[in-house]
Amino acid sequence: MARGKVQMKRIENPVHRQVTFCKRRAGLLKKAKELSVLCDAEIGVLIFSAHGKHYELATKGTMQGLIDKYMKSSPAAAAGSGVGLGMADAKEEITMLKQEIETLQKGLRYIFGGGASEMNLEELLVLEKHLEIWICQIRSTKMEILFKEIQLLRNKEGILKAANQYLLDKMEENVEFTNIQAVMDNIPYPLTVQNEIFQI
Amino acid sequence: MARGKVQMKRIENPVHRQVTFCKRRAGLLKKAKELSVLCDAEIGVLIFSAHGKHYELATKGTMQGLIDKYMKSSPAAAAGSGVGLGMADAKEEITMLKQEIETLQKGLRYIFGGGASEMNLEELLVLEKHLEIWICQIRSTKMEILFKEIQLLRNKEGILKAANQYLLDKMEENVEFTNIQAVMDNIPYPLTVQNEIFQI
DNA sequence: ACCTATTAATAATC
DNA sequence: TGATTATTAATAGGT
Repeated sequence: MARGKVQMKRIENPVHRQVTFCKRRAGLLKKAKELSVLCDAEIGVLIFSAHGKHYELATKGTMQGLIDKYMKSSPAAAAGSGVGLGMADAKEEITMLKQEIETLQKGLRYIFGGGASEMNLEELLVLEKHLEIWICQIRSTKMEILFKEIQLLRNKEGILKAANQYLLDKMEENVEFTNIQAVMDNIPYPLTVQNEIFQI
Repeated sequence: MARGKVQMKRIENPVHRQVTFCKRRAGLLKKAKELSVLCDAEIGVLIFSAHGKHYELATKGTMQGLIDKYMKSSPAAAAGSGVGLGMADAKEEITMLKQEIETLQKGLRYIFGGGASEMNLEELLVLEKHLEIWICQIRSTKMEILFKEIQLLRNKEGILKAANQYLLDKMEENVEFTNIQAVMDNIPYPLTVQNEIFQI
Protein backbone atom coordinates (compact mmCIF):
# COMPACT_ATOMS: atom_id res chain seq x y z
CA MET A 1 0.00 0.00 0.00
CA ALA A 2 2.53 2.43 -0.99
CA ARG A 3 4.70 3.46 -3.83
CA GLY A 4 3.95 0.47 -5.90
CA LYS A 5 1.98 -2.68 -5.51
CA VAL A 6 3.47 -5.61 -3.76
CA GLN A 7 3.50 -9.15 -5.10
CA MET A 8 2.07 -11.72 -2.76
CA LYS A 9 5.14 -13.80 -2.49
CA ARG A 10 8.13 -14.04 -0.26
CA ILE A 11 10.24 -10.90 -0.41
CA GLU A 12 13.61 -12.09 -1.58
CA ASN A 13 15.72 -9.14 -0.48
CA PRO A 14 16.46 -9.94 3.18
CA VAL A 15 16.67 -6.30 4.20
CA HIS A 16 13.35 -5.43 2.63
CA ARG A 17 11.89 -8.55 4.13
CA GLN A 18 13.03 -7.67 7.61
CA VAL A 19 11.79 -4.10 7.35
CA THR A 20 8.45 -5.21 6.01
CA PHE A 21 8.23 -7.81 8.73
CA CYS A 22 8.65 -5.17 11.42
CA LYS A 23 6.18 -2.79 9.89
CA ARG A 24 3.50 -5.27 9.00
CA ARG A 25 3.87 -7.07 12.30
CA ALA A 26 3.16 -3.83 14.07
CA GLY A 27 0.27 -3.21 11.72
CA LEU A 28 -1.17 -6.65 12.27
CA LEU A 29 -1.02 -6.38 16.05
CA LYS A 30 -2.59 -2.95 15.89
CA LYS A 31 -5.42 -4.25 13.74
CA ALA A 32 -5.94 -7.12 16.11
CA LYS A 33 -6.19 -4.78 19.08
CA GLU A 34 -8.61 -2.55 17.21
CA LEU A 35 -10.85 -5.43 16.25
CA SER A 36 -10.84 -6.58 19.83
CA VAL A 37 -11.78 -3.20 21.20
CA LEU A 38 -14.29 -2.20 18.56
CA CYS A 39 -16.14 -5.49 18.46
CA ASP A 40 -15.57 -6.77 21.94
CA ALA A 41 -13.77 -9.88 20.73
CA GLU A 42 -11.01 -11.87 22.33
CA ILE A 43 -8.06 -12.23 20.03
CA GLY A 44 -4.72 -13.94 20.14
CA VAL A 45 -1.96 -13.59 17.64
CA LEU A 46 1.18 -15.69 17.52
CA ILE A 47 3.99 -14.74 15.20
CA PHE A 48 7.13 -16.75 14.64
CA SER A 49 9.69 -15.10 12.44
CA ALA A 50 11.62 -17.26 10.02
CA HIS A 51 14.54 -17.04 12.39
CA GLY A 52 12.53 -18.41 15.29
CA LYS A 53 11.90 -15.21 17.21
CA HIS A 54 8.39 -15.08 18.44
CA TYR A 55 5.91 -12.32 19.11
CA GLU A 56 2.46 -12.59 20.58
CA LEU A 57 -0.58 -10.60 21.46
CA ALA A 58 -3.53 -11.56 23.58
CA THR A 59 -6.37 -9.15 24.11
CA LYS A 60 -8.47 -9.68 27.20
CA GLY A 61 -6.53 -12.07 29.36
CA THR A 62 -3.60 -14.26 28.55
CA MET A 63 -2.51 -16.31 25.59
CA GLN A 64 -2.81 -19.31 27.83
CA GLY A 65 -6.43 -18.58 28.49
CA LEU A 66 -7.05 -18.27 24.79
CA ILE A 67 -5.28 -21.49 24.05
CA ASP A 68 -7.31 -23.26 26.68
CA LYS A 69 -10.47 -21.91 25.14
CA TYR A 70 -9.29 -23.01 21.74
CA MET A 71 -8.50 -26.50 22.96
CA LYS A 72 -11.91 -26.91 24.44
CA SER A 73 -14.00 -25.45 21.67
CA SER A 74 -12.18 -26.12 18.49
CA PRO A 75 -11.49 -29.67 17.57
CA ALA A 76 -14.52 -31.36 18.99
CA ALA A 77 -14.37 -34.36 16.72
CA ALA A 78 -13.58 -37.46 18.69
CA ALA A 79 -10.75 -39.31 17.12
CA GLY A 80 -11.32 -43.03 16.89
CA SER A 81 -11.62 -43.54 20.61
CA GLY A 82 -10.47 -47.13 20.55
CA VAL A 83 -7.26 -48.51 21.87
CA GLY A 84 -4.26 -47.70 19.81
CA LEU A 85 -0.81 -46.31 19.92
CA GLY A 86 0.73 -45.40 23.20
CA MET A 87 1.22 -41.76 23.95
CA ALA A 88 4.89 -41.85 23.12
CA ASP A 89 4.22 -43.47 19.79
CA ALA A 90 1.57 -40.93 19.02
CA LYS A 91 3.91 -38.07 19.75
CA GLU A 92 6.56 -39.66 17.64
CA GLU A 93 4.15 -40.05 14.79
CA ILE A 94 3.13 -36.43 15.13
CA THR A 95 6.72 -35.34 14.91
CA MET A 96 7.28 -37.41 11.83
CA LEU A 97 4.16 -36.16 10.16
CA LYS A 98 5.10 -32.60 10.89
CA GLN A 99 8.48 -33.16 9.38
CA GLU A 100 6.90 -34.62 6.31
CA ILE A 101 4.60 -31.65 6.00
CA GLU A 102 7.48 -29.29 6.33
CA THR A 103 9.32 -31.09 3.61
CA LEU A 104 6.35 -31.10 1.30
CA GLN A 105 5.78 -27.42 1.88
CA LYS A 106 9.37 -26.68 1.18
CA GLY A 107 9.09 -28.83 -1.89
CA LEU A 108 6.16 -26.81 -3.14
CA ARG A 109 8.04 -23.63 -2.51
CA TYR A 110 10.96 -25.17 -4.31
CA ILE A 111 8.86 -25.81 -7.37
CA PHE A 112 7.27 -22.41 -7.41
CA GLY A 113 10.39 -20.49 -6.69
CA GLY A 114 12.34 -22.57 -9.13
CA GLY A 115 14.32 -22.47 -6.08
CA ALA A 116 17.75 -23.46 -5.15
CA SER A 117 17.85 -20.16 -3.38
CA GLU A 118 15.66 -21.32 -0.55
CA MET A 119 17.00 -24.72 0.37
CA ASN A 120 20.31 -25.65 1.81
CA LEU A 121 22.20 -28.86 1.23
CA GLU A 122 20.72 -30.61 4.24
CA GLU A 123 17.17 -29.80 3.20
CA LEU A 124 17.80 -30.88 -0.33
CA LEU A 125 19.02 -34.24 0.90
CA VAL A 126 15.88 -34.72 2.97
CA LEU A 127 13.62 -33.71 0.12
CA GLU A 128 15.42 -36.03 -2.23
CA LYS A 129 14.92 -38.92 0.13
CA HIS A 130 11.22 -38.14 0.41
CA LEU A 131 10.83 -38.04 -3.32
CA GLU A 132 12.61 -41.34 -3.65
CA ILE A 133 10.21 -42.86 -1.17
CA TRP A 134 7.33 -41.40 -3.05
CA ILE A 135 8.57 -42.85 -6.30
CA CYS A 136 8.86 -46.23 -4.64
CA GLN A 137 5.26 -45.98 -3.57
CA ILE A 138 4.22 -45.04 -7.07
CA ARG A 139 6.11 -47.96 -8.52
CA SER A 140 4.53 -50.36 -6.10
CA THR A 141 1.11 -48.99 -7.00
CA LYS A 142 1.95 -49.44 -10.64
CA MET A 143 2.99 -53.02 -10.00
CA GLU A 144 -0.23 -53.66 -8.18
CA ILE A 145 -2.23 -52.42 -11.10
CA LEU A 146 -0.21 -54.53 -13.52
CA PHE A 147 -0.59 -57.63 -11.36
CA LYS A 148 -4.32 -57.16 -11.26
CA GLU A 149 -4.34 -56.91 -15.02
CA ILE A 150 -2.27 -60.05 -15.34
CA GLN A 151 -4.50 -61.91 -12.93
CA LEU A 152 -7.49 -60.91 -14.98
CA LEU A 153 -5.90 -62.17 -18.16
CA ARG A 154 -4.89 -65.42 -16.54
CA ASN A 155 -8.42 -66.02 -15.46
CA LYS A 156 -9.62 -65.40 -18.97
CA GLU A 157 -6.96 -67.71 -20.27
CA GLY A 158 -8.04 -70.48 -17.94
CA ILE A 159 -11.64 -70.15 -18.94
CA LEU A 160 -10.84 -70.15 -22.63
CA LYS A 161 -8.50 -73.09 -22.33
CA ALA A 162 -11.13 -75.11 -20.58
CA ALA A 163 -13.70 -74.16 -23.16
CA ASN A 164 -11.43 -75.07 -25.99
CA GLN A 165 -10.49 -78.37 -24.41
CA TYR A 166 -14.15 -79.13 -24.04
CA LEU A 167 -14.71 -78.39 -27.68
CA LEU A 168 -11.75 -80.50 -28.73
CA ASP A 169 -13.06 -83.45 -26.75
CA LYS A 170 -16.40 -83.05 -28.42
CA MET A 171 -14.77 -83.12 -31.77
CA GLU A 172 -12.80 -86.21 -31.01
CA GLU A 173 -15.99 -87.92 -29.96
CA ASN A 174 -17.44 -87.03 -33.29
CA VAL A 175 -14.38 -87.83 -35.36
CA GLU A 176 -15.90 -91.02 -36.68
CA PHE A 177 -18.79 -89.19 -38.22
CA THR A 178 -17.20 -86.13 -39.58
CA ASN A 179 -14.01 -84.50 -40.69
CA ILE A 180 -12.40 -82.29 -38.04
CA GLN A 181 -11.47 -79.64 -40.50
CA ALA A 182 -15.07 -79.33 -41.54
CA VAL A 183 -16.11 -78.80 -37.91
CA MET A 184 -13.45 -76.22 -37.39
CA ASP A 185 -14.58 -74.34 -40.43
CA ASN A 186 -18.08 -74.14 -39.09
CA ILE A 187 -17.29 -72.80 -35.62
CA PRO A 188 -18.90 -69.39 -35.50
CA TYR A 189 -16.55 -67.99 -32.82
CA PRO A 190 -12.79 -67.71 -32.87
CA LEU A 191 -11.11 -70.27 -30.68
CA THR A 192 -7.98 -68.27 -30.26
CA VAL A 193 -7.38 -65.30 -28.01
CA GLN A 194 -5.06 -62.40 -28.45
CA ASN A 195 -1.97 -64.03 -27.10
CA GLU A 196 -2.51 -67.31 -28.87
CA ILE A 197 -3.03 -69.34 -25.77
CA PHE A 198 -4.58 -72.11 -27.75
CA GLN A 199 -3.12 -73.51 -30.92
CA ILE A 200 -4.61 -76.16 -33.12
CA MET B 1 -10.59 4.30 7.41
CA ALA B 2 -13.53 5.46 5.57
CA ARG B 3 -16.19 8.03 5.55
CA GLY B 4 -15.27 9.33 8.90
CA LYS B 5 -12.83 8.39 11.59
CA VAL B 6 -13.66 5.73 14.05
CA GLN B 7 -13.32 6.03 17.78
CA MET B 8 -11.24 3.35 19.38
CA LYS B 9 -13.90 2.05 21.65
CA ARG B 10 -16.53 -0.61 21.59
CA ILE B 11 -19.12 0.02 18.89
CA GLU B 12 -22.38 0.25 20.74
CA ASN B 13 -24.78 -0.34 17.87
CA PRO B 14 -24.94 -4.14 17.67
CA VAL B 15 -25.57 -4.19 13.93
CA HIS B 16 -22.69 -1.92 13.19
CA ARG B 17 -20.57 -3.92 15.55
CA GLN B 18 -21.40 -7.20 13.84
CA VAL B 19 -20.75 -5.79 10.38
CA THR B 20 -17.49 -4.28 11.45
CA PHE B 21 -16.53 -7.53 13.10
CA CYS B 22 -17.01 -9.44 9.88
CA LYS B 23 -15.16 -6.95 7.76
CA ARG B 24 -12.25 -6.36 10.06
CA ARG B 25 -11.95 -10.03 10.89
CA ALA B 26 -11.51 -10.76 7.21
CA GLY B 27 -9.03 -7.93 6.96
CA LEU B 28 -7.04 -9.14 9.91
CA LEU B 29 -6.79 -12.68 8.60
CA LYS B 30 -5.79 -11.36 5.20
CA LYS B 31 -3.07 -9.24 6.74
CA ALA B 32 -1.84 -12.19 8.73
CA LYS B 33 -1.63 -14.34 5.63
CA GLU B 34 0.18 -11.61 3.77
CA LEU B 35 2.71 -11.12 6.52
CA SER B 36 3.31 -14.83 6.60
CA VAL B 37 3.87 -15.07 2.88
CA LEU B 38 5.85 -11.90 2.41
CA CYS B 39 8.17 -12.41 5.34
CA ASP B 40 8.22 -16.16 5.59
CA ALA B 41 6.80 -16.08 9.11
CA GLU B 42 4.58 -18.58 10.84
CA ILE B 43 1.47 -16.94 12.18
CA GLY B 44 -1.53 -18.04 14.14
CA VAL B 45 -4.59 -15.97 14.85
CA LEU B 46 -7.35 -16.92 17.25
CA ILE B 47 -10.53 -14.88 17.35
CA PHE B 48 -13.37 -15.38 19.77
CA SER B 49 -16.40 -13.23 19.16
CA ALA B 50 -18.27 -11.84 22.13
CA HIS B 51 -20.81 -14.57 21.58
CA GLY B 52 -18.29 -17.34 21.78
CA LYS B 53 -18.01 -18.14 18.10
CA HIS B 54 -14.45 -18.72 17.19
CA TYR B 55 -12.35 -18.24 14.11
CA GLU B 56 -8.77 -19.20 13.55
CA LEU B 57 -5.96 -19.03 11.07
CA ALA B 58 -2.68 -20.86 11.04
CA THR B 59 -0.23 -20.22 8.25
CA LYS B 60 2.24 -23.00 7.60
CA GLY B 61 1.20 -26.05 9.51
CA THR B 62 -1.52 -26.24 12.08
CA MET B 63 -2.69 -24.20 15.01
CA GLN B 64 -1.68 -27.15 17.15
CA GLY B 65 1.82 -26.96 15.86
CA LEU B 66 1.96 -23.27 16.58
CA ILE B 67 0.65 -23.75 20.07
CA ASP B 68 3.22 -26.45 20.67
CA LYS B 69 5.91 -24.09 19.49
CA TYR B 70 4.54 -21.38 21.71
CA MET B 71 4.50 -23.73 24.68
CA LYS B 72 8.08 -24.65 24.13
CA SER B 73 9.35 -21.14 23.66
CA SER B 74 7.24 -19.56 26.33
CA PRO B 75 8.93 -20.40 29.61
CA ALA B 76 6.16 -20.02 32.13
CA ALA B 77 3.48 -21.45 29.97
CA ALA B 78 3.47 -25.12 29.40
CA ALA B 79 3.08 -27.18 32.49
CA GLY B 80 -0.06 -25.88 34.14
CA SER B 81 -3.50 -25.27 32.75
CA GLY B 82 -4.18 -28.81 31.68
CA VAL B 83 -3.21 -27.94 28.17
CA GLY B 84 -0.70 -30.70 27.79
CA LEU B 85 -2.06 -32.75 24.95
CA GLY B 86 -4.17 -35.65 26.00
CA MET B 87 -4.29 -38.86 24.07
CA ALA B 88 -7.42 -37.85 22.24
CA ASP B 89 -5.88 -34.56 21.26
CA ALA B 90 -2.79 -36.31 19.99
CA LYS B 91 -4.85 -38.65 17.86
CA GLU B 92 -6.79 -35.78 16.53
CA GLU B 93 -3.65 -33.97 15.65
CA ILE B 94 -2.40 -36.99 13.81
CA THR B 95 -5.59 -37.07 11.83
CA MET B 96 -5.27 -33.43 10.99
CA LEU B 97 -1.66 -33.74 9.99
CA LYS B 98 -2.43 -36.68 7.78
CA GLN B 99 -5.14 -34.68 6.16
CA GLU B 100 -2.74 -31.88 5.58
CA ILE B 101 -0.23 -34.20 4.01
CA GLU B 102 -2.95 -35.52 1.77
CA THR B 103 -3.79 -31.99 0.77
CA LEU B 104 -0.21 -31.16 0.03
CA GLN B 105 0.22 -34.26 -2.02
CA LYS B 106 -2.94 -33.45 -3.91
CA GLY B 107 -1.48 -30.04 -4.50
CA LEU B 108 1.62 -31.59 -5.93
CA ARG B 109 -0.42 -33.89 -8.07
CA TYR B 110 -2.36 -30.90 -9.25
CA ILE B 111 0.84 -29.14 -10.17
CA PHE B 112 1.99 -32.07 -12.17
CA GLY B 113 -1.10 -31.90 -14.27
CA GLY B 114 -3.01 -34.65 -12.55
CA GLY B 115 -5.80 -33.36 -10.37
CA ALA B 116 -7.62 -36.64 -10.54
CA SER B 117 -8.22 -38.20 -7.18
CA GLU B 118 -7.66 -41.81 -8.12
CA MET B 119 -4.68 -42.21 -10.33
CA ASN B 120 -4.56 -44.71 -13.12
CA LEU B 121 -1.52 -46.34 -14.62
CA GLU B 122 -1.01 -43.58 -17.14
CA GLU B 123 -1.14 -40.88 -14.48
CA LEU B 124 1.19 -42.78 -12.24
CA LEU B 125 3.72 -43.04 -15.03
CA VAL B 126 3.52 -39.32 -15.64
CA LEU B 127 3.86 -38.50 -11.98
CA GLU B 128 6.78 -40.85 -11.65
CA LYS B 129 8.54 -39.18 -14.52
CA HIS B 130 7.92 -35.77 -13.01
CA LEU B 131 9.31 -36.85 -9.70
CA GLU B 132 12.35 -38.26 -11.38
CA ILE B 133 12.90 -34.95 -13.09
CA TRP B 134 12.44 -33.20 -9.82
CA ILE B 135 15.00 -35.40 -8.16
CA CYS B 136 17.39 -34.70 -10.99
CA GLN B 137 16.94 -31.00 -10.46
CA ILE B 138 17.54 -31.39 -6.77
CA ARG B 139 20.68 -33.35 -7.42
CA SER B 140 21.90 -30.75 -9.83
CA THR B 141 21.19 -28.05 -7.27
CA LYS B 142 23.15 -30.04 -4.73
CA MET B 143 26.02 -30.33 -7.14
CA GLU B 144 25.83 -26.64 -7.83
CA ILE B 145 26.15 -25.86 -4.16
CA LEU B 146 29.11 -28.17 -3.79
CA PHE B 147 30.68 -26.83 -6.93
CA LYS B 148 30.42 -23.28 -5.74
CA GLU B 149 32.11 -24.28 -2.53
CA ILE B 150 34.90 -25.93 -4.47
CA GLN B 151 35.25 -22.95 -6.77
CA LEU B 152 35.53 -20.68 -3.77
CA LEU B 153 38.27 -22.79 -2.29
CA ARG B 154 40.10 -22.95 -5.60
CA ASN B 155 40.00 -19.21 -5.92
CA LYS B 156 41.43 -18.88 -2.46
CA GLU B 157 44.07 -21.38 -3.35
CA GLY B 158 45.00 -19.52 -6.51
CA ILE B 159 45.27 -16.21 -4.76
CA LEU B 160 47.39 -17.62 -2.01
CA LYS B 161 49.62 -19.47 -4.41
CA ALA B 162 50.20 -16.33 -6.44
CA ALA B 163 50.90 -14.35 -3.33
CA ASN B 164 53.33 -16.93 -2.11
CA GLN B 165 55.08 -17.14 -5.45
CA TYR B 166 55.41 -13.40 -5.46
CA LEU B 167 56.94 -13.45 -2.04
CA LEU B 168 59.29 -16.23 -2.97
CA ASP B 169 60.48 -14.29 -6.00
CA LYS B 170 61.04 -11.27 -3.85
CA MET B 171 63.10 -13.32 -1.52
CA GLU B 172 65.20 -14.70 -4.33
CA GLU B 173 65.82 -11.20 -5.61
CA ASN B 174 67.00 -10.23 -2.20
CA VAL B 175 68.97 -13.33 -1.54
CA GLU B 176 72.21 -11.51 -2.13
CA PHE B 177 71.53 -8.92 0.47
CA THR B 178 69.87 -10.87 3.13
CA ASN B 179 69.33 -14.25 4.60
CA ILE B 180 66.09 -15.94 3.50
CA GLN B 181 65.39 -17.27 6.89
CA ALA B 182 65.48 -13.75 8.28
CA VAL B 183 62.90 -12.64 5.71
CA MET B 184 60.70 -15.59 6.46
CA ASP B 185 60.77 -14.78 10.11
CA ASN B 186 59.57 -11.28 9.43
CA ILE B 187 56.57 -12.10 7.24
CA PRO B 188 53.61 -10.76 9.18
CA TYR B 189 51.03 -13.10 7.59
CA PRO B 190 50.90 -16.87 7.50
CA LEU B 191 51.93 -18.23 4.14
CA THR B 192 50.09 -21.49 4.53
CA VAL B 193 46.42 -22.15 4.26
CA GLN B 194 44.24 -24.80 5.84
CA ASN B 195 44.96 -27.54 3.38
CA GLU B 196 48.63 -26.86 3.18
CA ILE B 197 48.69 -25.91 -0.46
CA PHE B 198 52.05 -24.33 -0.10
CA GLN B 199 54.92 -25.85 1.74
CA ILE B 200 58.27 -24.24 2.35
C1' DA C 1 -23.74 -8.10 -0.72
C1' DC C 2 -21.92 -4.19 -3.34
C1' DC C 3 -20.27 0.61 -3.79
C1' DT C 4 -17.23 4.82 -2.95
C1' DA C 5 -15.41 8.53 -0.22
C1' DT C 6 -12.24 8.50 3.11
C1' DT C 7 -8.94 7.07 6.25
C1' DA C 8 -5.11 4.01 7.40
C1' DA C 9 -1.21 1.32 6.19
C1' DT C 10 2.95 1.08 4.16
C1' DA C 11 6.93 0.68 0.21
C1' DA C 12 10.30 3.37 -1.25
C1' DT C 13 13.41 6.72 -0.04
C1' DC C 14 16.50 9.39 2.49
C1' DT D 1 16.43 2.27 13.15
C1' DG D 2 13.35 6.85 12.37
C1' DA D 3 11.01 10.19 9.62
C1' DT D 4 8.59 11.42 5.09
C1' DT D 5 5.53 10.84 1.47
C1' DA D 6 3.37 8.99 -2.60
C1' DT D 7 0.50 5.31 -3.22
C1' DT D 8 -2.15 1.40 -2.40
C1' DA D 9 -5.34 -1.10 0.62
C1' DA D 10 -8.93 -1.26 4.00
C1' DT D 11 -13.14 0.00 5.28
C1' DA D 12 -17.43 3.10 7.37
C1' DG D 13 -21.47 4.37 5.97
C1' DG D 14 -24.95 3.99 2.69
C1' DT D 15 -28.01 1.26 -0.73
